[in-house]
Amino acid sequence: MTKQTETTIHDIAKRLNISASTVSRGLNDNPLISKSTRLLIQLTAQEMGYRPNIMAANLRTRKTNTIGIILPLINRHFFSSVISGIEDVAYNCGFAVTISQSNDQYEKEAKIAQTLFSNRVDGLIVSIGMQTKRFDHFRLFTEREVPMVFFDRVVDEIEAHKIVADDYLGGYKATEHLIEQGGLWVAHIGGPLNLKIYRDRLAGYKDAMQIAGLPVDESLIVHNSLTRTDGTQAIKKLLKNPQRPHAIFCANDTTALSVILHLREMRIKVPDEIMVVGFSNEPFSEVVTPSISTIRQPGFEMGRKAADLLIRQIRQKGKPSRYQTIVMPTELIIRESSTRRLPE
Amino acid sequence: MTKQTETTIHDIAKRLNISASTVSRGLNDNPLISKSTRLLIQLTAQEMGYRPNIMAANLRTRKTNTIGIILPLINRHFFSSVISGIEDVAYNCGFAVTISQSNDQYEKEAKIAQTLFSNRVDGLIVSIGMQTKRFDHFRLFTEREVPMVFFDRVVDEIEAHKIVADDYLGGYKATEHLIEQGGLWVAHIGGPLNLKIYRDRLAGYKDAMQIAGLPVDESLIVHNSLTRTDGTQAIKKLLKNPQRPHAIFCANDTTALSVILHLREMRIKVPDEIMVVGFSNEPFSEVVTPSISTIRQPGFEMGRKAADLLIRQIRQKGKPSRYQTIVMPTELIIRESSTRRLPE
DNA sequence: TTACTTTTTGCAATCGATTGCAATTTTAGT
DNA sequence: ACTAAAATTGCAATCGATTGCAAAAAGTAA
Repeated sequence: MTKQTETTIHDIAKRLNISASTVSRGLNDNPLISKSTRLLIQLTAQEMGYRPNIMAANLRTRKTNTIGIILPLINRHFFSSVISGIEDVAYNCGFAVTISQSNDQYEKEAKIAQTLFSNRVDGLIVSIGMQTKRFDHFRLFTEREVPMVFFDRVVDEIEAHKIVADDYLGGYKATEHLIEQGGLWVAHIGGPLNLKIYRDRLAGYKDAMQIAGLPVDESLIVHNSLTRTDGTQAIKKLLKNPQRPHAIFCANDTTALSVILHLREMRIKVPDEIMVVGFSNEPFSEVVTPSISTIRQPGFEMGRKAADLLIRQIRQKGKPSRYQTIVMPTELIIRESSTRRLPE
Repeated sequence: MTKQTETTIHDIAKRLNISASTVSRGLNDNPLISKSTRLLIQLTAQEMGYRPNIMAANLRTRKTNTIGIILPLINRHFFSSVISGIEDVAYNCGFAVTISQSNDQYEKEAKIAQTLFSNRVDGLIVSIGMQTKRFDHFRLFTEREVPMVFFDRVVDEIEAHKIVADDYLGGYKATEHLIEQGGLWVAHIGGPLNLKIYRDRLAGYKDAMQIAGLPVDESLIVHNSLTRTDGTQAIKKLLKNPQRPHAIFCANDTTALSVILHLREMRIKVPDEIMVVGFSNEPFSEVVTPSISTIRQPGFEMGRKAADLLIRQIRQKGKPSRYQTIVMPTELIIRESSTRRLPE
C-alpha cells in the first residue's frame, strides 16, 4: 500500500546479476538471448511487478504508438462512431488514441495540431472544422512526414489519404428519390461551401435535377450552418418563396428535423404536402414521426478504414507511392418523410 | 520540404553559444535567467522552428500531462457528452486526453488499465463496464497513488472521488410523477443490479411507490441489459401480467423507446392507456412521437466536474484528506409520454 | 589441445529535456 | 579598490529503455 518507486529493467538486471541490455532484449523476446534467460527474465519481471516505462522507450525509439485525432465535436453521433471505429482498430494494433475537439474553431484546431505534434503522435486523423479555411497548421506534419489521414471534412490542398462518404452520390440519390416520388420543385438546404462535403451534396442535388429535366432554381437553395435554428430559418424562408417546394433535401438530419417540426407546427403535412430527406442517419431519424428518410454514412467503418490506412502508412515508413481517396458507399434509407404511397 | 531532424535545445544552445540548461530554463521562463537572454532564447527557438520533445520532458519530470479515460462505449450520447466535458476542461489545463472503450468487457477493461498505466497517465477517469465485477485491475493505480475519478458507473469497493447523477432521486421523481398522473400500477424496467446506478434507480422507484401507499409488486419489475430488444421483451412480459401496468418507469431511454414502439404496434395508446418515463434524455427522446418524458443527466457537466476533480488531485499530489462523491442533480423532463391532461 | 565458429551477453552511447549544485559574472556596499 | 552579496550561467547527472559493436562463453572440428 505504500508508494513505491517503479521497478526498472535495471532492478531486474541487478536481481539476476545480468546487464540491463540483456533484460531489455529478454523482455522483447529478442532471439539473440537464449530461451532460458529470456524465460527467467520474463518470470522475474512478472514477479517484481515490472511495468515498462513507455515514455523512456518512446524517447529512444522516437515512436509513441499513439494516434492523434482532431475533430469538430466529439459529442455527435457520426463523429463518435468514427472515433469508436478508430479506437477499435488502433487498440488491436497496439496504438493508443488521443482525441481533441476543435469546436469548429480554427484557433483551437491549430493549437491542438501544435500540441499533438509536440507530443510526437505517430500519425494524425483529422476532420477539419467549419471555420477552417487555412491549413498551415498541418505543415508541421507534412514537412516532417508524419502520416495524416483526413476523413469526412477533408481538405483538397493537402496530399494525404482521405476517407469520405460518397456525398455526391448521396445527394444525387436523395434528390432523385424525391423526384421519383413526385417532387417537381425540390429545394435544398445545404452547408457552408468551403467544405467539400457540402459542395458535393449540392452537386449531386443539382445533377439529379438537371438529369430529370428540372430547373435548378437558386431561390430554392439555402446555405447555412445546418444547426437546429438554421433549419427553422431556412424552412421559413423557403415557405415564403413564390413557388413553394414539393420536397426538400437537407444536407443533414438536424435541419431535416427542424424542417419537419416547423412544418408540423404550421400544419403542413409531411410527406403529403412537402417531402423531406436528410443526411447522416442520426439515431433520432428512425424514431421521429414521421421517420426521416436519410443517407446513411458508415461512420464506424470510416473510422476503421482511416485507422487502418494510417497505421499501414506509419508502419511502412516513407511516403506512400500515391495517396488514395477512399469513397465509402452511402445508402439511401427511405422512411416516412418521403413516401407518399405505401408500397403495395 | 525535405525531412529534417528536429531542432533540440542543444541546437539552440550551440547557435547562441550558451549551455543547454540555460536554454531549457529560458524556454520555461525561469526567472533565474536574465530577461534579456530569456527573450533571446525564445526568439531563436521560434526562428529555428523548435518544438519541445514532450516525451523527453515527461521522462525526466515523471509526468505526462495526460489523462486516461476508460468507458464502455464512446458511441453513446451520454458518454460522448462526458468525454466532451472532460476534454474541454483538460485542454484548458494543458492536459491531453487518451480514450479507450471497454465494450463492456471485463477483459478489455483490465488490459486497457494496464496499458494506460504503462503509458504513465497522470490520472484516470473511469466508468466501469456492465460485466465488471472484480476491480483488481485498478490496484495498479491505487497502489502507486495515481489519482482516479469514477463517474456514473462507479464502484463502491474503491476509495476515490466519484461523480454520479442523482439516480435515486431521478428514479423517485420519475415514479412519483407517474403516480401523480394517475398511475396506480407502475412497472419498472431496470438494469443489472451489480451496477449501483440501477440499484439506486430501483430504490427510488420502490420508495416512491411505498410513500404513495402503493404496493411494490415484484411481478411488475423486470431486469435486463436495457438494450432495444431487451425493452421489447420486457414490455411483452409486462403485458402478459394479470395486472396490466398503468405506467412504466424505464431505467433508460432506449428501453422506453422500445416500449413505446411496441405499444404503438399493439395499438395501445401512450400515454392514455400506459404512460412511460425513461432515463438519460437521449437526443431522440425529445423528437419521437410521443416525446418521451425522461430524467436529464448532465453529462457534459459531469465530465467537466470529473476532470476538474482529477486535475486538482493530480496537482496537489498526495492523497486528498477525504474522497467525495459528488451527486449531480437530475431533472425530470415531462413530455408527452406521461401527460394525460394538457396543462390548463 | 588448438583454432575457429556460433551463440550469448555486456559496455557504453543515445534519445532530449530537467535540475541540484558549483562556478562565474555582475552589482552593491564600504 | 576590495569584499560580500546577488544575479546568471554551466556542469554533469538523471529519467528508463534501446541498440551497435565488442567481448566473452560455448560449441565444433581437426
